[in-house]
Amino acid sequence: MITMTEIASLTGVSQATVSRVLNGNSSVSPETAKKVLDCAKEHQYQPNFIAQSLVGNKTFLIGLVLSDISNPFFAELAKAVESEARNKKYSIILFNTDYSLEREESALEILKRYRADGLLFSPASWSPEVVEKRMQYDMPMVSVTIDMGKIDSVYVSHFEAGEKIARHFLKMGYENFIFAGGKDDDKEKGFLSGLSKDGVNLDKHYFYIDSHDDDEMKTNLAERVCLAKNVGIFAHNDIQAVKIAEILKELKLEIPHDAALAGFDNTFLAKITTPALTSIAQPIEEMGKLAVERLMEKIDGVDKEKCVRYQLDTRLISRGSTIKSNKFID
Amino acid sequence: MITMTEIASLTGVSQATVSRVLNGNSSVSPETAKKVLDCAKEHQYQPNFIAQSLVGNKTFLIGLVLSDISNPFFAELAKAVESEARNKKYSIILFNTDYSLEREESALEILKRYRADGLLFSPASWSPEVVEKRMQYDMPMVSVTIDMGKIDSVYVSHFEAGEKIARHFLKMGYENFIFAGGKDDDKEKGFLSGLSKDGVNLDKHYFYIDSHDDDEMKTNLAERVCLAKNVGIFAHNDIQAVKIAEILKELKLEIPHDAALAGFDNTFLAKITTPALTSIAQPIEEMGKLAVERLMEKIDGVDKEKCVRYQLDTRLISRGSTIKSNKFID
DNA sequence: TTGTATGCGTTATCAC
DNA sequence: GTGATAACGCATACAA
Repeated sequence: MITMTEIASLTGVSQATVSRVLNGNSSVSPETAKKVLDCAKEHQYQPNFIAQSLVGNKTFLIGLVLSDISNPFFAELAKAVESEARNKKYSIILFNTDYSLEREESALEILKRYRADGLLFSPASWSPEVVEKRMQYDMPMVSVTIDMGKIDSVYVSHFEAGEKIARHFLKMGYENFIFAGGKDDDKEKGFLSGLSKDGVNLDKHYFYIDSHDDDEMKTNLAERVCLAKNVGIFAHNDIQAVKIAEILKELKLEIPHDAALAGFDNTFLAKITTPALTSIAQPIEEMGKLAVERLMEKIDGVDKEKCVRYQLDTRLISRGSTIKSNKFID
Repeated sequence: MITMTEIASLTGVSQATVSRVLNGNSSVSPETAKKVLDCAKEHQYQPNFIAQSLVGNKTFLIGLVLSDISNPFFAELAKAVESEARNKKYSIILFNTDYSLEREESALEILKRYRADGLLFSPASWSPEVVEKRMQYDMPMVSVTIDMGKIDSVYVSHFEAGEKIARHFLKMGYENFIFAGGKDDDKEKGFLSGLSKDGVNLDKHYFYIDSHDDDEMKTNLAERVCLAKNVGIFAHNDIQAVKIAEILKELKLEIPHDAALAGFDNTFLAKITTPALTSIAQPIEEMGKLAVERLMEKIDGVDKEKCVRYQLDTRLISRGSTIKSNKFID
């Protein structure tokens, strides 16, 4: 890997001149320019970003810290982010946290060491303490998928999504309800709110299943779905929904006849299952693009003090998994 | 972000001493050590990897250049690679090429500029010219998923996979065959070889569909499947297979009755479709891990001149999409 | 237009 | 045990 200094000695000019030629900002005589350019091309000169970063205090690196890249939702998000970042001449350092706060923090530390210009992340936690901690983290950052309140965020309302599913279930005539997910999920809160508004007696007709334990999930599902008929199950994401669909199949329970099922994210998974899965669509590409754009702004110091929060719209995509009569299946 | 020099002036020692304390290799007096350590902790000192890279000629960055992160196969591969790299103290710069050679080369150029220590990639092309070009690219690298011959590779035999599907189709009694994929795919060659071995008249009973054009694919499928009965379709990956399944559904053709369908990769997609999809499983995690390990070796100069090629085993996972009698569905 | 000199934050090689 | 000092590859202010 040839350096400017080497090109300088090869062409008999100073390193400063080489720098000027290669960056093309300052003025140089056509002859020396040509000489230098030729030499650079001949030896396939590649600027050293590391050295440039050191002097320029800018790495053109942004961290992308995601909960689970193997989840198609995040994979598609990563794709959108990579594409948009590339357009803006930034490169991406990728971290997968497996929803672990510890791994998230380790990733942030590493990014700090690399002096990344910014951070895009799907937070593992958004408790007040964590938000406070992240705000101490001195780096432009944008939360994707979750509203972190005092931190710039691009997200959809999970609460609203929960309400939408609740309304849909009620409209379809379901009378018992299950939410399968984590405990601090706004989707559950919205789901409950939606059910309550309609006067559903939650104590009797609602059941929460912690989705972290597969065995427990199976037991609970078997019990609940067999016990109460006319059940609508809301899973916190499509992957979870697909898992539940498998369990129901094992239990010889039919969707939507024995239990309706709805997911979240509207990944392509939702389209390919049988019956197709009702889900809440997030505008993934738009989220990725907006998040990168806002991050670039922050990096460039635009409205640096402001905390910009974009809440994007979700759409209920109803499919066969919640619609009993075949004629309504899209 | 505090620097060593700043800590030095704060504690009244030289920057060199701060470096010694923080790296803990050379000997320093306990008192100065404590002084420096306290100061570093108080100001949350974070070593500057960029500066370290510049002097050390090592970035601990490796490029991960993938064809399509939104494909669950690559997403899972990325997950495995990230995890393994993290264990080894390396971080990952991610690029998505969308199967474009141009984008691949642009990614490689950028990685060169960042002075990445190594490269892991799923090649967009493995023609002799491209292989030759990559060999000029002066950076430790390992090809994943594809055998690049003169370049270190971790892969499965696509040829063999094609043969396996052919044998499976023949065993199941199919008599007409379609391959849907790209033109330079060893899977097709293996598929043809497998069919030929059994004496299938390829001119009459084999048809190739270019999977790049969705419309053309639909037309061809409609024509071929309706024309010839007892058809076995082999798609170059699960995503493609799922697309074909959708098309067949639109055409009111039933799987496997009107046409059998097999995919490749055995991603979780294969399990969740109805009927479940017969596919060829690649050991994704092992591939990712092995690739990282070999790359680390190359970076460390172990068998640097050697070209190590790991061919891993595939497994045929037969499911309902190719098995007509229900009792055989797993 | 061009060259010299300095600094970015480290590590490492010297001396003392 | 500790402090100068020189690199690493580059950008840039200052001179010439």
